[in-house]
Amino acid sequence: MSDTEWLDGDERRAWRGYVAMSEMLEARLGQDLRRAGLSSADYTVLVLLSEAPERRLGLGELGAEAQWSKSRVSHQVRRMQERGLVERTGDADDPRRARAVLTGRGAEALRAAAPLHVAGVRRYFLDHLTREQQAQLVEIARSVLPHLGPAPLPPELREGRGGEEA
Amino acid sequence: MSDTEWLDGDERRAWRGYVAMSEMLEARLGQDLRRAGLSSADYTVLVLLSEAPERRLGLGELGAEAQWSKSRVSHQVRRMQERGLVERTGDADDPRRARAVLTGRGAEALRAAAPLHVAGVRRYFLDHLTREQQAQLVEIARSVLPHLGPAPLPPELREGRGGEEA
DNA sequence: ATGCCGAGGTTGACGTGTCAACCATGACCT
DNA sequence: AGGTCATGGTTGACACGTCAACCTCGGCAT
Repeated sequence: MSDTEWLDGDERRAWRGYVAMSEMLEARLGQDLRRAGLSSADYTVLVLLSEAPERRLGLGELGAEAQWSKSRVSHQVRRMQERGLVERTGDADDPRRARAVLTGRGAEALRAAAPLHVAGVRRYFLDHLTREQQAQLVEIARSVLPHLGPAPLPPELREGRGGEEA
Repeated sequence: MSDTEWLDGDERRAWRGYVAMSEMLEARLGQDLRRAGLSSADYTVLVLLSEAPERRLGLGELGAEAQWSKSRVSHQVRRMQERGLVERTGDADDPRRARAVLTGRGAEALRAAAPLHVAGVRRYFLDHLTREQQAQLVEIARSVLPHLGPAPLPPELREGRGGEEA
């Protein structure tokens, strides 16, 4: 708990290094996806839907998993619907609730983009880290995430193991 | 160098953890800045200009330091100019070149926002990491950045020390 | 039944970023 | 001089995300 108003040398290195890395990573991966015709947000939605039971999710749940505002979810789903990547259906029980369903076209787009995206994640990132560094990163995320909001830890990071090698 | 098409358990944990953390961090810090009347991009430009000799920078150099496209730089500087945060001057030598100069209003905005932003960086991030984890992060950034583009490492990360404690 | 409130979503306006096309100037060659 | 090319920047159209205002319906108290 440093008390200065500015970052000292070590903190500064850590912070600027992290920022430079994360901005570049996002830029590269976003580029690749865009070339495949999808935005990062599109990709996220497609993945979440494809992992959901019946490939369908209420807009609320979608927003909760992605940590998005309801407005963002609404716009995103509308745009994807206009492109035929998802469909919308009402909920039988509660007419207020809306749900998004993965379409064939959406599933296809995901199948096409996923291997490229995964390759990018490796090529730009994971391939350059040792297993130990990957474990350190998990610990870092676990340390930081609880202080970033009401969101529960993503399933991958929940409880159990500390940081150990493969 | 794994050869599968998908991420295995450890890789997946590392990647999803990292993504969750970086998205939340950006969201929180962006929120705070926006409440102070600045976007993250505004803040970046103000910092770069304030650190530059004579508080002035050619648009090209600005773009190089921030790793932005020239189009992005152009739009960004125009908008900041319209709000009085920067001014533009031509270059005496080469009429093609344009330069941005920090205005009084810009310097003021930065003075007002910086402590809040720094506090956020600590509160959301650095305070929850040990010095050792900060050092690990620096090493990770140094491992990854060279593979993300033509950009030279930011000055903070250049050569010399490995990862050691404070 | 009436009235209020909260949950779930939508909408419109606006700021930001990307891409592609474009313009102007300097440098170099012949 | 004239042509070609690279450099540095601008512009317009469009996709994305935020905010604030709004709408609709269900639940509940009185």
